Amino acid sequence: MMVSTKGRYALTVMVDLARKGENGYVSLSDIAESENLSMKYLESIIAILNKGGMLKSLRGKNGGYMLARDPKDYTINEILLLTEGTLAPVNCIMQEGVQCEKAATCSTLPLWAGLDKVIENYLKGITLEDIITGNRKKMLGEYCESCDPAE
Amino acid sequence: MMVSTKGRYALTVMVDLARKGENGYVSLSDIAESENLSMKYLESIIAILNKGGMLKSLRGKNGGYMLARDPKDYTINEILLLTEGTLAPVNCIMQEGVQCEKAATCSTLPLWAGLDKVIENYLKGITLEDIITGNRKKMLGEYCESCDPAE
DNA sequence: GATAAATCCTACTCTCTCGGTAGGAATATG
DNA sequence: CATATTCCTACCGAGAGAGTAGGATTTATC
Repeated sequence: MMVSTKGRYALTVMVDLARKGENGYVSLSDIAESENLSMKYLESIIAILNKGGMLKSLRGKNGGYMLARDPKDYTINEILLLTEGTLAPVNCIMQEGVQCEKAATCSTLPLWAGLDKVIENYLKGITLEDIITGNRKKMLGEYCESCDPAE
Repeated sequence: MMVSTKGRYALTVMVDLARKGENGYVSLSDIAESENLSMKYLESIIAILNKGGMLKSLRGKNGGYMLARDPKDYTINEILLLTEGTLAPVNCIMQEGVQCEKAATCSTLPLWAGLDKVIENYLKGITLEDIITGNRKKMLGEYCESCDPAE
């Protein structure tokens, strides 16, 4: 498993905010309750999103969080990358310019690099808006049983 | 990270066997030495491959392992699936018919399902032979800088 | 038949990350 | 001032990942 609860919950929070966000700030307790998740744990996750510039926050009474941009301007890739740190399928993928010492002669590296690219490409192609509108065709592609194959 | 050292080493072993396998059985110590990996750890990994029917083995002096089939008849997907157990990017993907209780109303599930399919599809499309022949075009696709884009 | 070289099998250990919890300080509203 | 909220730091238990250890069993060769 590549994506932990941290990344999954972060995405859930973003989706929740996108849905409720029109009416101003949404409190953490509100999100935790409607998604039925631990408020304390969500707190640590939302802090990452907030520091990463994904949200606007307001302290004090009636405070809370809201999206900093329009849902269509968030890719799933950037949300998960921020919370997970990396989405690389293996740790031998070059990270921040540092690569495995055996890279030059490793015959399996192109496979991992290719897999990494396939994942990144997919996640960059989907936005928060796609999720809240339930764009199954874009997410599931040819595997979508309820989508019209003719289109 | 989705693929642990277990899966990576397993693949390395398979590649090594594919390269040396023409001359009969290859011993574990031989593989461990040429790949510079712990023999004891490899032992536990190769046991999985062997029990999974991927290899033929011969005990005793001059014994060892060899591939059970032709390299082109192994997909990377099956090798990794056997050693890793699952390649699902999140644990909310249905496994063996058991799915998350919130599945029916979960708006992010199609995303995870789509990601899972993209990964599976990629890994099913690559064979052991592609790795030993260094088929960069197939592995890296459009991201292959040394491949001729015109082809 | 003894010996050496191999696979096979079971159990153990150490470390790190995941998934949370706890408690309180700062800040805004009414 | 009371209350509701975000913000910050520290802590903790369980389980998985990454190996280690030791020996039992099997087979080829001398």
